Amino acid sequence: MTTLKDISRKLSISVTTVSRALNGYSDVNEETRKRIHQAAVELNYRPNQFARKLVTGRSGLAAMVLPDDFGITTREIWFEILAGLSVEFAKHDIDFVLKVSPTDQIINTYQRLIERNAMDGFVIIAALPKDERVSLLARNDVPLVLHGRSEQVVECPVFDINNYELMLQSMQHLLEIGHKRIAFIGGPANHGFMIDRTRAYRSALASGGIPFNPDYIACGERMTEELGMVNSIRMCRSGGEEPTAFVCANTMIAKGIYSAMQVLGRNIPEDVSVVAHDDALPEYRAVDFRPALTVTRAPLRDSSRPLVDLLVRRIRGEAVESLTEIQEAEFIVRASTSSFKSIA
Amino acid sequence: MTTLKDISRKLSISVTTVSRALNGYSDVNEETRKRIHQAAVELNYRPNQFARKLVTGRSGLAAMVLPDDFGITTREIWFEILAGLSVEFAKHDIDFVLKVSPTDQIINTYQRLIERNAMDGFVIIAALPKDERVSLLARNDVPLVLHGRSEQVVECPVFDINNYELMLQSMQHLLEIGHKRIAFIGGPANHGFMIDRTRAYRSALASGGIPFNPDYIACGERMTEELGMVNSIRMCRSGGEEPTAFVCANTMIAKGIYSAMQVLGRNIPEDVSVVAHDDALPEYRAVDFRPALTVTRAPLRDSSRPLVDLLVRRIRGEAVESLTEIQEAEFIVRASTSSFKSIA
DNA sequence: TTATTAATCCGAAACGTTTCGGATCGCTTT
DNA sequence: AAAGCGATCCGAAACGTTTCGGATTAATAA
Repeated sequence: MTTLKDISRKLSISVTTVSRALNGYSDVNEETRKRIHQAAVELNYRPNQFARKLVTGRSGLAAMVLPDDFGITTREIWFEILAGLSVEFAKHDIDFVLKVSPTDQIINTYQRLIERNAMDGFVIIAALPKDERVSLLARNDVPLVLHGRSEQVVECPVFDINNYELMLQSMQHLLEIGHKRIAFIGGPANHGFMIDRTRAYRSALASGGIPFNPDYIACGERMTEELGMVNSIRMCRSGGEEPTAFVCANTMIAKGIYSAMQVLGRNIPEDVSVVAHDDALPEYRAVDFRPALTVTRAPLRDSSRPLVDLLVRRIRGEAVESLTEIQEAEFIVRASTSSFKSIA
Repeated sequence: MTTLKDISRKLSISVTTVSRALNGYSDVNEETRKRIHQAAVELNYRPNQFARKLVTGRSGLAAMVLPDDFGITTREIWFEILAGLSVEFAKHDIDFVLKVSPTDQIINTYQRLIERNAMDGFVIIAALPKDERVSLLARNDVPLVLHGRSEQVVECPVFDINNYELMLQSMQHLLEIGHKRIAFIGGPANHGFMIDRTRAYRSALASGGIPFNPDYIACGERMTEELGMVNSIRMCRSGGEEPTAFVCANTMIAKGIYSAMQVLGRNIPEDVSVVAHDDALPEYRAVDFRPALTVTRAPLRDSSRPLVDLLVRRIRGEAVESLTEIQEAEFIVRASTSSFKSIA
């Protein structure tokens, strides 16, 4: 392994100057900088992260800790997120460490990691409005980035999609084509994205002059096919007036509804319209649904880059005020929604 | 952050002795060791991994790099493996870093990681008989552990299940209950586990006096439901004699066969028997199949511990000869296999 | 008695990097 | 001629740990 000292010896230049040259300081002559750079590539020099960490306090390590029961979502989705983060961090020469912890030990795990002081930063997916992890990290002044807005007044970078707006778009579309009995099947009610979407759902109903019917809204801890299936069946069987349209928090729920409607002998979109939010997971391609699924689309993969960028900038010490990024979803009408008049 | 020096100062004992006490050296008095340990917990001491790395060369980091197209298997399974490794490494105070790399860049990624010299070791899942990753790491004397045996003569620890034996068990069971036309649907033919199982398949046929029929064996790059579905349908439709039993390399393939048989109007186990190897993934519980699936069972989760243990021992410098562990699968007969006479 | 040994302890160097606080030198200003 | 300045460079200390090579003491063996 070649060190600064090797370059220093080879060029008869002090270690200090070599270090400063490689780190882009201004007090080294342009010509010697060139020589140093060249020697560095010749000798295949790689800075020793650990020596560096010892003096700078940076480790080149970022982590995510996730519950061993997978929280709100599935293995596939976690994997999608992990993979995205791993490649994005790599672009910044940061190694991504994965910690899986028993759900009731999550906070302990964070505590230990903080004490060991080995991570430059953390990413937290699906932050809760009041999130103990967030306050713990913030209290210890550890850089973190959030996916999903948090109500807490902690200074930390945030990436999110515009949940309010995308829900509004879905609703407006359904209202425009004449639907009045619109159901919403979504995830855990305490999560920020559900709060926003529910708010949009109600506000859209209100602006359409339609009273809110609590039977038409269903929340579940896990946003799976099963959730879509059981809730849509329940709603259609409840004896009262059946919904003529469903808005789903993701495409897996929509898949469940498709199965349910088939079982019940309903046709999409003739009998019921379905629209979902689409994270663009390879396994659940909305275009491959039969009929193809109308969605608001915001690929999960697209969130990795902003998340990592934001965290890196926070680690570098940029002011946090500028570090909020909200992405708009794309609204794509396909065959799963049609005018309500067709069954009227 | 408390350091050795803090403990040293507090107890008026040299840093050297504190370090040696904490690291279990024999030349420190039992009583002072006690005092030091106590002070360490009082001050909440955590050794600085980076300082340690600097002098020992160990980093407390282990990595796995995987292809962004997920190779032979699915996201869920990769996640299952990752999660298992993460918790096992944590028990040894090792952080687990995940690298996702474009498939054609895998070797480069390893190369860079080796040069940076930041990882204590690597785990490689589904090693190929001739595996470039393995030879690269071995050549550079980087510790690694293999899941799946490799033909290469590299000195490295290996964990594997006894693929030959488990295939033999499945086959013997089917032969005993009278099956003669037994098909095998498996994974990529170049992988060690497929080579072993194919060998066992043929040897079982031979010992039953049944000629090998190449139409009854199917290999696919990805061991998914789809693979089971299309191949079982193909085999049943080929015009010749249909297989009366299927052996599957995993439960997903079996799931595909179940669907196929339903489509074709065949009943399990009356018309065809199905047996599979079961990695015990939560999503594909063999007991929940209808009818419940006969399997050779070896939970994937159970492989994390031996893998990590082996790697840790290799990192610590143990002789490699002792570091091979072969696990036997458990054979569990359920309702998906029945005597062939029932359709005779 | 003296020499050996075992049990404990410790000083100092080393790992590879960054950074503080100058040092040197040639030029420009006064 | 003295002072000041900008452009370059560098020595040495520091980060927290491990480890080599003793040092000290007391007990044991000769």
